[in-house]
Amino acid sequence: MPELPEVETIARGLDVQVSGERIAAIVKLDWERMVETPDLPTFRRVLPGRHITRVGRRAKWLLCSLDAGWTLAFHLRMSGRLLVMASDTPPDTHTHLVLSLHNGQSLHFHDQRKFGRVRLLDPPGLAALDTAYGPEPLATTFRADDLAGVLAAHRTRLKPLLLNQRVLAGLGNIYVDESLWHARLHPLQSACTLTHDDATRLHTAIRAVLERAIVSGGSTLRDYRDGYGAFGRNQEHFAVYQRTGKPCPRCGTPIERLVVAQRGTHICPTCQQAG
DNA sequence: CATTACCTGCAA
DNA sequence: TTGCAGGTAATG
Repeated sequence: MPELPEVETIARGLDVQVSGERIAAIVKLDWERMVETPDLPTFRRVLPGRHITRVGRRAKWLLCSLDAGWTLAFHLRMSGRLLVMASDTPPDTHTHLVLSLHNGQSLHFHDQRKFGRVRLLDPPGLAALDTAYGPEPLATTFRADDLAGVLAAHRTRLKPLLLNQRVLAGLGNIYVDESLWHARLHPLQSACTLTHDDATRLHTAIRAVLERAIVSGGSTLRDYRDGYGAFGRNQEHFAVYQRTGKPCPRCGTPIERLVVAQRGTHICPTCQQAG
């Protein structure tokens, strides 16, 4: 589910709600496979008593910085949610990890499909996570020339390339489709065949699409909620995603659905010609 | 590059 | 009942 804008929205909300608070206890952990690292005894021993200093994001990872150099990292995969609840709120069946805080609230990790993962990282672990991902598309240091360089270096088709987190961090199925429509590029076009003008348009499109999605609180198709439990509103801005058969907002041609890299893919066949 | 696996629930 | 879903890692 959550792509960059959704994780960013959750991180901002959690930063307001839990920064400066202290973890009291692990109140519930009923799906131990979600703890990827470290081993479970260490995970259970280290967390209680830790201060949360800030909440941020890298790629699609939500990062809770703790004291003593630790970082609690969550990946929400398809259906994960992170919610701040009053501590007397009983966790439901899909809530697999609950951390109680000393302020009377709790952090609930809710995940219907159980694909989500948690890591407790030391500084080298955090550094390794960071280097595993490509540049942040919204960083001011990420320029159109940088994207042009990435595209020129790959013969892959555009869509799978943009979904590759090692190439560019944070895009998923929704925002790749939306960005390609805005840039008028076809998902099957080979990346290295783009002109510099194509790359510039794609750079602009990716950033505009992501920024608007953050302003709109992310996109809720079904599962996504922010850290307060609120729905996103960005789905109202979709041009192509899940709009098969509906008119292209630019030219009126019915949106088509195809499958690219095993993912449902939405295009306007008039605006997005395979170049 | 494609397929499978990980899970659950919902709509067709 | 089947297929599909916002993600990703592990296989041929």
